[in-house]
Amino acid sequence: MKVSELAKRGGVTSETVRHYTREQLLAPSRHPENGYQLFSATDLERLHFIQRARKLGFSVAEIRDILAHADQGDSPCPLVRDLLANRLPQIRAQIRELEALAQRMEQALESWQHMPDGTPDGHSLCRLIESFPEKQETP
Amino acid sequence: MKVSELAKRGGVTSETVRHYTREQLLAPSRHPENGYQLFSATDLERLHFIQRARKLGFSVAEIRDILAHADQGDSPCPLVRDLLANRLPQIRAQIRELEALAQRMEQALESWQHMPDGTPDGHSLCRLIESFPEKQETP
DNA sequence: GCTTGACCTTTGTGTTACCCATAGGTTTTA
DNA sequence: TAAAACCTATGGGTAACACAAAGGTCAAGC
Repeated sequence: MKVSELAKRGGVTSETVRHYTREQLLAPSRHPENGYQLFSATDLERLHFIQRARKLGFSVAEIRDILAHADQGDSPCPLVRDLLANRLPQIRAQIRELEALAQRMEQALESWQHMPDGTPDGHSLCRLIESFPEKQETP
Repeated sequence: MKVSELAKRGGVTSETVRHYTREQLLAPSRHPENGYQLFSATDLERLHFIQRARKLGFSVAEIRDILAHADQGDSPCPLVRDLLANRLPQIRAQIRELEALAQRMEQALESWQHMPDGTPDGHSLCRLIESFPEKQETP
């Protein structure tokens, strides 16, 4: 199948398929006459794999490594486990940051109802923002 | 004060200060003799404001707009409120995605303990990843 | 047979919020 | 006075694509 068909079946854009190909995650053959990229059913499975791995938080470069291991006949699972274990605390930290952020935003929207818009007086730009704590504890 | 002093007081790198200056969030004067950028106490307040706004999830471009409003004597608060209201649901969605991600990662790490690493058999690359649901509901 | 539209190719640029390297001028300090 | 520490401007890099341009290919209808 050609680029756009693989893309459609994989639920991504053609550009994404081309990107993965450029990044060596996919290695299509070429139609000998017109030079079109030809993808197999295995490539579709590979694309599905990539999608899942992306959703698990792996970078394209990491997935390239994983696939390279698998292509050489090595089990990539220990590699995957390490990457997963490294990434997890980062995700957790990111969630905590975003939750704090959302809380601050909600406080902002709520307190805005009790504050006049006003015009900047030289000391405040927007009290909505200025009234929030600047420093955050991240111990 | 010069770049590095403002940076130190604001808790950012000199590069970040230069970046904000390039992006017109700061407008230092120039030392007439050596061309060094000179920042005032107001610029430090401005930098603090920028930091808070960044933590609230505003982009540099948005902050530039907010500051431009304030510099013209307009209250930026209504603008800020709109930006905030637009961003909040996105943040919430991002949190949900990350939480789902973290859950999948934890499931992966746990179930890995019960699965052999194995070698890829042509049908599976890494069961750790392949055993996860591909599609996700986002209604 | 030919045009039209849909598809393919490669190449290069843009996005975000900075970081880093380079080359060269200036200021501070020992 | 010479080195260390700072400043300047410029240009390039990052991640994961999106998009546009210029041109080749292919299927369909007239």
